[in-house]
Amino acid sequence: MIATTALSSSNHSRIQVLRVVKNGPVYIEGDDAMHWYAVAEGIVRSCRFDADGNRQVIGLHFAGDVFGMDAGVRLDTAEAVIDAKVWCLPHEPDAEVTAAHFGKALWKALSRVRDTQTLLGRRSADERLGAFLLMLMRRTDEQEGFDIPMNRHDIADYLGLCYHTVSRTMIQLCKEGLIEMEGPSRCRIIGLERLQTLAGE
Amino acid sequence: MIATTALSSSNHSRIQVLRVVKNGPVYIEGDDAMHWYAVAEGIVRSCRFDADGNRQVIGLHFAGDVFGMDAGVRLDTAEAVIDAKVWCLPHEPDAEVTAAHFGKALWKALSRVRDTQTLLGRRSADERLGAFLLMLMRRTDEQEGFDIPMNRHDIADYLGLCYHTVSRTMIQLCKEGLIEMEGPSRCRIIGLERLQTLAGE
DNA sequence: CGAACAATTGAATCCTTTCAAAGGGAGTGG
DNA sequence: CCACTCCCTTTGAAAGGATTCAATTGTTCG
Repeated sequence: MIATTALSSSNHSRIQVLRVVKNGPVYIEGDDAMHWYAVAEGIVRSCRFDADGNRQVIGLHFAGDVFGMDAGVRLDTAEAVIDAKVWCLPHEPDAEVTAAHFGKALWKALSRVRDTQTLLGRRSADERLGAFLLMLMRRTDEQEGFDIPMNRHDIADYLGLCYHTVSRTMIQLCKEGLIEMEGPSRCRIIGLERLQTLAGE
Repeated sequence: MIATTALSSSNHSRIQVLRVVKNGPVYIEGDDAMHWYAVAEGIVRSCRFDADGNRQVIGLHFAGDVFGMDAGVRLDTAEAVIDAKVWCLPHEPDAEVTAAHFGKALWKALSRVRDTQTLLGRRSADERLGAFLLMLMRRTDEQEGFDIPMNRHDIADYLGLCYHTVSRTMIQLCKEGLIEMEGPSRCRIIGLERLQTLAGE
């Protein structure tokens, strides 16, 4: 169950490539923040654990996304949702060159986090799930349906729900003709406009 | 009810000072993003409105906080929670110098937004309110209690609750001896440790 | 096949929201 | 100074929705 992570250096100076198996850690809360990261392939989640051991997924990072922009100590844990390849970006916390280099990445990350927040504020389960599925569809830009590359538990922890509710709501969306499922992880959006309305777009 | 905003230039080049009365707008969703802002005095909220007209406060900005880091078009609306003074920071979206200058501000904003997110993910009303009060206490760093500088409605929209629940939960925290209230807006934390436990710290 | 994990389903409980109404304080005008 | 209004807060009761607990079904993989 522990992930094996293979490290290999690329031809770019100081940029390393890290391969992380499904559910394996990229870094762990409390670690020294040696690098920032960018997703090359796969999906990475950032999460925190509260006193009761409940996990909260505070971010999902897809190919192209930069994550782990901590200074000093890691405030969250990053794990691969599916097998992933990430770039390790060296950074000197106070160097202006770093800020210049990553300013845009920071800005993008900020935008994404704010969108995530919109998912969580006084919204019902179907609204959250609708917005989530739309986001997934767009991130994977497949036309003929798309895979949901994580289990119900992951989705629940991301949307602030319990996984039973995710399951029930998913089925409800099917019954209402908004989506179609082929197995638990293959999804196709039927009623795009209605789903967008539901998600508040 | 419309805010009057007085503009005056400071002795710093290109930095302007904006005064905004309580509930007055700093900028509005859809505006061109001409500046970034920093709070000099007072409190500013960033919010979005969904199709039903429900407001969601996605951020509270206190003295020293930078906000409004949009590029292009405003994706949210910023309003003064109480009378506020803000600095208008010019920025050129793609200039590296800007990124270097504001990289740290972006990073701080990112940290704050992630903390806000932690408030919202599958947490009960008392946990959210507990964390909120602790945050307020720290931001105002008064020892002998502190003012809650916004009404129940603002708090509710920030915590993703309805204002009735905020009211009820506040009273419940009093009954449990975690806090003391003098009127609706003056608060003192009695059981700091228990409140921290409740808030998941 | 058995084991472990993931997803679904059912029933009961708990919490928050919703709807409705009553207090309470600040400010205005007579 | 009092009556009145407005807004914010509190309170009550009912309804709705998500969670919790418990159990079943389905899948994957040794």
